[in-house]
Amino acid sequence: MNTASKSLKKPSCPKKLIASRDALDAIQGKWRVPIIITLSFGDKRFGEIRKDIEDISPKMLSQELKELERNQLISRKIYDTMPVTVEYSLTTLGRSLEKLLEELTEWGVHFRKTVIGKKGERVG
Amino acid sequence: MNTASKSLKKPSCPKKLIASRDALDAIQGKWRVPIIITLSFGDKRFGEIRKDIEDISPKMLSQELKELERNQLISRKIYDTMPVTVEYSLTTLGRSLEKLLEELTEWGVHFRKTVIGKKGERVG
DNA sequence: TACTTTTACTTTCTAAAAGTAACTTGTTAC
DNA sequence: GTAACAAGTTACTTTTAGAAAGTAAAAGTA
Repeated sequence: MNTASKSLKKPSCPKKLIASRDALDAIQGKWRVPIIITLSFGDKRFGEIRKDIEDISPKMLSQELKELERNQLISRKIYDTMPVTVEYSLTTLGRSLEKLLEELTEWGVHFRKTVIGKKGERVG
Repeated sequence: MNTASKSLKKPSCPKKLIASRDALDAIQGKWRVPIIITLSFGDKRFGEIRKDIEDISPKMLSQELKELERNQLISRKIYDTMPVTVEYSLTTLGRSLEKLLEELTEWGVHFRKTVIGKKGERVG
């Protein structure tokens, strides 16, 4: 055993890892963050969210809305109109993500400037 | 057409949606954030990261490290020791995620307190 | 010489998740 | 009775993730 290479332990902070995993479990995937962002601009109906997030399928939207509701990030209200209207809105917990999402989008802009924009691929 | 329901457009801010998608493309999935967090505590070798993130398989770790390197979030250094040593470290771009990850873990703690901790399931 | 250990992966195979296209339900308009 | 609209659901296919085992190179051990 090489003493020099193993004498200093590098801590990994399991608490941080657990917290990040908890957060990721809630907002992970391709669609949840976009859904939360569109809802941050106002309550929306199923069809309106579909129009905002152009490439989401009704199956995925339905599935992700259910999961977000289960985790208490959004709430669902049914109006007895003809045809029926269903409106989704952010809960207090959902709105508590706004600062994080602000950071995320800011970093996304930075990332596009420094990495995505500088290679031939992925400019889309 | 119902004039009342459609007179006020709810903006969706496509710029924000694109930026969030760019960011998510880079850090999305179950493993990338944990990898970046462990590396924020110091440069680490393949085996060390495996020990920190207990349930990651070598295949997924290898795959995600490659993707993180491709997106310039981490860098990889090979040392000509016996047996070979490979060390991974965060780049400047990778370190620029720290504020975002701080927000993420803080929110994760809040989420566990208010949601995960209050139901029988998912206490793990 | 042959076997074992270590580090850093890769390969193969199976299971889970995501995506696609068409279908359902209830009601009103034509 | 046919079409349209809102909000989904169902069946099927493809993609991605995960588990188990294998590989490579070099040094150490018997």
